[in-house]
Amino acid sequence: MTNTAEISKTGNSKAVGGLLADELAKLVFDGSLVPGDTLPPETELAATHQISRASVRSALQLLETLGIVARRAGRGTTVQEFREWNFLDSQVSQWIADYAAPNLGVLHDVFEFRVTTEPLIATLAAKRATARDLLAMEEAFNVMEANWERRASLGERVSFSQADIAFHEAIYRATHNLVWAQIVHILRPAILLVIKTSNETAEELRESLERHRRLMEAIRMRDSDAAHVAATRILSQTGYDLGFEETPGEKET
Amino acid sequence: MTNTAEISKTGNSKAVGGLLADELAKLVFDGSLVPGDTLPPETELAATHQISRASVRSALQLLETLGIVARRAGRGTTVQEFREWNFLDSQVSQWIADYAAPNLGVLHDVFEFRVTTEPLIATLAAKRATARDLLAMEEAFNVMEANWERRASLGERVSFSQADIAFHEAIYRATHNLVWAQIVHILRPAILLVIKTSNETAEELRESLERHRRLMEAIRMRDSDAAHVAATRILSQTGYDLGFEETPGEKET
DNA sequence: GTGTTGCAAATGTCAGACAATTGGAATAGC
DNA sequence: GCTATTCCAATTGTCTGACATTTGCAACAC
Repeated sequence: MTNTAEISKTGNSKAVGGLLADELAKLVFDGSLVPGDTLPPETELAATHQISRASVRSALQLLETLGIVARRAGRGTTVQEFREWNFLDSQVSQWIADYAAPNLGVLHDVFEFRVTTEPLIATLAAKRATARDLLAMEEAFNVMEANWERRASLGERVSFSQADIAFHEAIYRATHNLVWAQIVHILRPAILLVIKTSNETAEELRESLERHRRLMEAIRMRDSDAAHVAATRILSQTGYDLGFEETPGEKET
Repeated sequence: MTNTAEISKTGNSKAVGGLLADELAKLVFDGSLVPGDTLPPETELAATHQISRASVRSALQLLETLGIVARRAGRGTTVQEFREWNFLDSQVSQWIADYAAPNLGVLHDVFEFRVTTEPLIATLAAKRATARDLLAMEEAFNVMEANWERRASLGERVSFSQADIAFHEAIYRATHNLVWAQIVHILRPAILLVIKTSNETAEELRESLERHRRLMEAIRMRDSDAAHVAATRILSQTGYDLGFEETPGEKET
């Protein structure tokens, strides 16, 4: 009894089934289980975890829906190949950030995705941003500004990063396109990982703040070209901080 | 090996639970159930469909994982707001294509997404495409070519469209970026809908074929700029066929 | 009028049994 | 000896029935 929820870090689903799903996901994402491996039978999982088989099946069905495992009657439950993982899902994205953090090329691929798309996102946003969108951007920017001065401790940089991603999220949403809105929502944990890593290694956040301000102003002024340039510069610096690009801001005017 | 289940494209999950999930999804996606509506209780669904409550719960859990419904003990199962739908999932994308076909701005938003991204995808592909990637593109192109001449019947255009999307899918995969590969996999049904609609209204498929050939050649020659131009022209024509753009191919050489 | 209690409805969990599927082992046929 | 068939154990899929927990609301006490 007194089985209080001392865990619940990712704390996703309801309760019993969700905890087991989290535990199994951790095993998969940290590499303890690799594609092709077979999980213990449902009856065994139920016995070892002191829960009913129905709850076990609930957890396994979640993992199956997300493409992480495959179940076949008579065969058992096996871990799927990486390409089958439906990792464009917020839950999966969260698990990756939590358990597979600086692993594989995920960090690189997400960053490359941003480099490719965000300048165009900014262009679209400049054409379509409503007053409400500008407000969301400004609020995020203000939080970034407020957390810049207290930049000494690393903990404060987390607040800065939280506001940072809220800023970028507002830009994605300003496109008023369902696909972009969904993508930023789904990739949020992964993007947050990118931003946090970048901001933790960055020597100076003031310049980052200034670049974000320029992007915000460009969108406000409906200057598509300026927005494109500003977004490109932000990503260029991020790439430098991450070690993906050589020159931080070669075309800095 | 790579060939998965050929049948039951829409019929997703195993059996009983999957059928009910499909049926409920249809009600939601065709508008019979709108966000905020409450579904019948599990016991009632079990009774009316002559299946066990366990199977009903299986179906409902799938819909819940996909963000389409929310379940709360004591309150029931309610349809979620549209923005909560995890429609960047192949199953949801399929349901949209099947049941919500020419509805909402989904068609427009997916097309806009392609217009924005595919030129850049083509640029990346031109830089990174391997021999295997080129092979996949060529095979798809050959099928398109084979189905062009027999363009009289509408049924043949379906084969053309199938090959069309396989062609674009190969380009996305040629970026060798996990995010892009996932996105094209997920959006496949929606993109297929866009392509089919476009190809059915297009007067002439021969020109479309020629534009695709140019894109393929540009990628083969690692000519990023030419690939960008070729992709832009394909999408421009598609937009015209869909009625989203005025001028089909003003810079047609 | 306000706060509390109790109840009905619905989902969450449990337990046990049987059905369906799968892969391999044992067996029969040649 | 080799192949084809049959049988069987393991595992997931489904069914049934029961109880636990949560929720919203109505009845009630003050």
